Amino acid sequence: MNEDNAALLFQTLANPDRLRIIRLLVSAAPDGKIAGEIATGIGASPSRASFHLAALTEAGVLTCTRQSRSLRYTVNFQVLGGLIGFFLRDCCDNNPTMRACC
Amino acid sequence: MNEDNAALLFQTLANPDRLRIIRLLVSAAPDGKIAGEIATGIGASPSRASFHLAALTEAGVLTCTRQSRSLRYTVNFQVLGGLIGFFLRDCCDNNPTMRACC
DNA sequence: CTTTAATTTCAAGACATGTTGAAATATAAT
DNA sequence: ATTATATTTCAACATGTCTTGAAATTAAAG
Repeated sequence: MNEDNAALLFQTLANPDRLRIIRLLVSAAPDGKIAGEIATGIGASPSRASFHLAALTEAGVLTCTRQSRSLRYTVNFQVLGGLIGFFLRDCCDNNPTMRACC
Repeated sequence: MNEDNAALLFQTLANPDRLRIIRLLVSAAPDGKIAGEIATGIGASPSRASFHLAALTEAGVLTCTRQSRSLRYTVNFQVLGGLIGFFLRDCCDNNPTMRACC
């Protein structure tokens, strides 16, 4: 993880739909959900959900596996944890005031 | 803090120059640094640094105070901590794998 | 009051991102 | 084979972001 990776990941998270997708998949971990359920769950059209799912998957935040006709998405905690860890340690130098947040 | 606030803050952090600004100001906390030092410190032109400093300040990540001819910027740990806390708790439901990152 | 210094603001251009709905693809069922 | 289901892909459009360099602003000094 470096500044460029982290910036790209932050960019990927910088959208309300995507944060809702993450919340939904976290609550459904470790099984995840299929695309249609996710679209319904966040109140977005299939194509809009697909766009955001693709961005999150491309960034490594989600993993996608086909299950018959459906595509099942799961969240990768390691990637998200890696980003937060980088930010707290490398950008914020383990500042105590920051660490009080978690 | 809600999804929209968090998305805007992530957007604000989604840039290598801005992450370097944060790192610089964290290492200079609590005094902070003046704009010219920051521009030099991250290797950006004054106007480019000013653009990013304005974005971070607008988002509440930095505070700016005039000091004679210079503008001094300091980092607001509470805002950054609020974002990380929201993400860990509200988006990631305090997932243990996530919390292992910090 | 003129000049110097520190910084921001502005306009222009290039590029990236998100939304929409229609069409295409992939898989399964009849 | 044909049809239905799940999902993605595409094109078009609108909007937002970043960079650059020149001009404007603010404050201090001579």
